[in-house]
Amino acid sequence: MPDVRDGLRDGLRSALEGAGVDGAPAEIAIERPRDRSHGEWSSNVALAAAKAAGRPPRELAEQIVAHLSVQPPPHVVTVEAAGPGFVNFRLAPSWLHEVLGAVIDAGVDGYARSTEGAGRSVSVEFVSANPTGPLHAGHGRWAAYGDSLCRLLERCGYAVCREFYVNDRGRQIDLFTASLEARSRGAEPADDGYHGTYVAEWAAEMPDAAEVRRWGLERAHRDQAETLAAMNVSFDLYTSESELVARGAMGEALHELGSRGMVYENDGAVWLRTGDFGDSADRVLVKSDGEPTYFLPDIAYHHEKFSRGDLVIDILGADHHGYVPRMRAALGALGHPPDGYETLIGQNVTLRRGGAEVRLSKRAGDMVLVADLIDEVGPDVTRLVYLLQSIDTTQTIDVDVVSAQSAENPVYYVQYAHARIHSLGRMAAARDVQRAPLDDVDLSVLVHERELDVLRALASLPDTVVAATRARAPHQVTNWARELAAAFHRFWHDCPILRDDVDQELRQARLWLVEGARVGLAVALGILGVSAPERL
RNA sequence: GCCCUCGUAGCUCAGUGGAUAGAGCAUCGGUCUCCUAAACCGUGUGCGCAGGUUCGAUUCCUGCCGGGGGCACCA
Repeated sequence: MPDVRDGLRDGLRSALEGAGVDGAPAEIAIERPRDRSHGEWSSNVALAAAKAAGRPPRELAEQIVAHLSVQPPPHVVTVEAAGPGFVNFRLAPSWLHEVLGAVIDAGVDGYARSTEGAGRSVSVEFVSANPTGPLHAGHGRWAAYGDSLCRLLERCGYAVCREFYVNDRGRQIDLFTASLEARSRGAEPADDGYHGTYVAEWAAEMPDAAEVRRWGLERAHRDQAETLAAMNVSFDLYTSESELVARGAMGEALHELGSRGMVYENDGAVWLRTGDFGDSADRVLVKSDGEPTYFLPDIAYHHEKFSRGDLVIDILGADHHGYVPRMRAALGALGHPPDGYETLIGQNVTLRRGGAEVRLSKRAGDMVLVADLIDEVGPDVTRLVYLLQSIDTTQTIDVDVVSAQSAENPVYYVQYAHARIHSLGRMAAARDVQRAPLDDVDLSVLVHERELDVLRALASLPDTVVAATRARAPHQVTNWARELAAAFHRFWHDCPILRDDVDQELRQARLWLVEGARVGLAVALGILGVSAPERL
């Protein structure tokens, strides 16, 4: 894929040589200046290399400019030194026409794809909700975030395994089973049981002959899987904790930890020396009553995950972050390298409805389900709303705003751009306007600022995808989609395409620009897992 | 007390080791005989506070203040 920066970099490198600078930095940074009046691209090499060159940055920048001006890199119109020592490049629009060609050539499958993860595998665990009830609005955030992160990783060449851990044994399951059974008898669950209305509903569905525990687990799993499917999220692997224990994986992990001298007994319990590996204290693996804690099978599970990924990622809610040091310690005790395990901690989600916060509590029963949100606003809006913000921020979803068919709702802005593109296609078909082959179309007529802004946005998508992947930040793709939509709406407003007074050449070029925008938007929405409507 | 995280415009949030920090909403005012006005155009005294590193810090480091979360032989 052609990148205009390669030419700029080559030019800067030889200009540095020409200026007699030996210690040129290996990586020459070329960025888009915030202020458009500074040109299309800018480099800080003069600032970075000033020390090695032994002269003031501004002076070095001017020398670089003098050399570059003799034989400018491709597309470059002017080079100038500016500010404290930046080298600014002004480019002819041809560089953007080249971008459009590349977008069209690569298409939705190929554009903004990276090979930086090629040959690497990664296991990503997310959601992993207990099989004791439906997914609440908090789970929805991890579903949307985790799946879109996986899509980003895949677009960058990683082989991804989406994992869901089913914690289907232990005390919570006992309580859930007992609650279900109580409801089926028409009784109230115990105080520490599950009181959600869904428990009663499920109990009413349950056949008399059903084995309550198994039936309940399956019912919860089915409910969760349906919600996830509605959100366009699917997992490659569900791992059942009880099966993991049954097939001996837990015992093997315990044995391995023991053989490494990491385990000891105290007060009748079996402890792991996590304190020696950065945790604040040692942790219990097997309780004094002989029952393993949640921790031990989870260690076995994580141990296994390294066979599926060079990199193992856990996506956790902030309420579980305290768990990270002990897992990290346990994996260290098993000999796994520290940088092979990555935890992404997301802040909580709250919902607001009618101006008041809705509390999320599974046992109290007063909660907002992802399924409810999907019913109210649809799966695409639900998913996009989750991906509007960084997971570092506590998110408050105002259901009234998100469900409103109004301009306050940020989702429609992007959807409308998509709908307009398809609307154009329908109108073109109605008027029997065909798009000529790209090779026969002269893109150089695209010189309107509105046109160029759309192309600039398209040009930035590959960088956005790589940056969002590295930062584990799918919301950056959402921001890009909003930017592209903004550029597209402005273009649409100012640049007619099918109107009779539009020149044929220009119309053809604009049709291809619209196609480029469609490709870019499709790539972004694909990463976000959102399907935009073809009409609103 | 210790750990994690956040603090940017009236509100909800982006953003970056660089040059004059952005968007949406809200406010006020414009734009449909014109490919859908769910759109476009105009309207802004803001990086919690104090140090440090740096040629350059809103960004990195330390401390403080404030919000949220976590510190089990629960999961």
